[in-house]
Amino acid sequence: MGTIGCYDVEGLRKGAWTAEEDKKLLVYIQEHGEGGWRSLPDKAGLKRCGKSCRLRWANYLRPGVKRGKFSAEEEHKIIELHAVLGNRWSIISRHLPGRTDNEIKNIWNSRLKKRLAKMGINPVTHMPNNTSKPRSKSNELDLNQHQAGSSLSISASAQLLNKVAAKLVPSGFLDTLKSWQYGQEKLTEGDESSTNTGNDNSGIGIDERCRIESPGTMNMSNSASTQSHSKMASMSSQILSHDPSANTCDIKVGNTCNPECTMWPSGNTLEMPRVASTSSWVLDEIVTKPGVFHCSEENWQGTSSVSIEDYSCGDGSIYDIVGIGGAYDTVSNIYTQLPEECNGTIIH
DNA sequence: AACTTGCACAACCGCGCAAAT
DNA sequence: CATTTGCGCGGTTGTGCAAGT
Repeated sequence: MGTIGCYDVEGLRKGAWTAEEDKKLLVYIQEHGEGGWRSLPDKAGLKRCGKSCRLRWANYLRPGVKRGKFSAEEEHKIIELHAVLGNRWSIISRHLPGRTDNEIKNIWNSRLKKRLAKMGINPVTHMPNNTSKPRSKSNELDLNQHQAGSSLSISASAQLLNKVAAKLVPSGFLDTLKSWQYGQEKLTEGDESSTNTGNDNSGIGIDERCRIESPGTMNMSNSASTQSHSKMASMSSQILSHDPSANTCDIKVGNTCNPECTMWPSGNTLEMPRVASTSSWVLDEIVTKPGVFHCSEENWQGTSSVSIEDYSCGDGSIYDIVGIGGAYDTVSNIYTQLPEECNGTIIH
């Protein structure tokens, strides 16, 4: 499967690319466009495997690839995004125009990770090292083990999470969430705000901001777990609009339902009432079916617990959940309730 | 000057997913 | 429905260079 052994084929070059090879690849792609990587080397007259060509193009030759030193702002952004997304470099790179996932991964491993460690911050959890508190209340998995992706279920979950995260965290929207995070940090430094209405987001660090709002949602049997996986895989949400000045956004939750499915009315709009609570159950209460809900400053800030949590399923497998406020759990619940014919397609 | 160490960068590699067959 | 193929992702390794000893 895949392209195992791609680099081992006799006669194919490995290692650093020459200027001549770069030119051949560039000229070919300019003429024929990207794609067809497997056959590209032959057509372009390159003695490389297609995979190597794709990598060279994506990380080096592609127009718009920004080269050179990362700015302090970019580095800060990487740290912020890593705290939310973990080692999901491709998603992180979408928030740094011109930077490739490979480049970001490199700078993280070679510089930022060590910098955090020197500052006494665990680069995996983004928590101070002297804090023995686990990252989440249901996190029973050793984080380093998790990082290494040592079990199949975790690897699979990471894949799933990527998909979910990519859809739940569209480019640009993280800025809002990040702003909120900064706000929360400021809050803890003495800048009390009335918008923080009694929730427990008062600590510094991801752990305090990231809570599992309705763990019961994922308390499931083996078969339910499997079902949930597939449902989660098919779920999505979409930011319809985002007004940074007003700090509001409209989120569409749902999929392109089977035309025969009447449970998915189009154009269904639900106005989120102003609520003080942070919990996803609020969304659960309000959003009983897929649709669009409007998040304004108070309720969105109150619910934007951006988190990457490890959920332990009934079957012992552990998978990740990205929670943006209650949106994730809400979406998940919606999918759980949907008839089978409504699953499996993605809105766009 | 020679050697070691650390850093930055580029590329390799294996795996899993989804579309195609 | 099973298998194959193409691709993208993330972890790891290799290499060159600069700074330190």
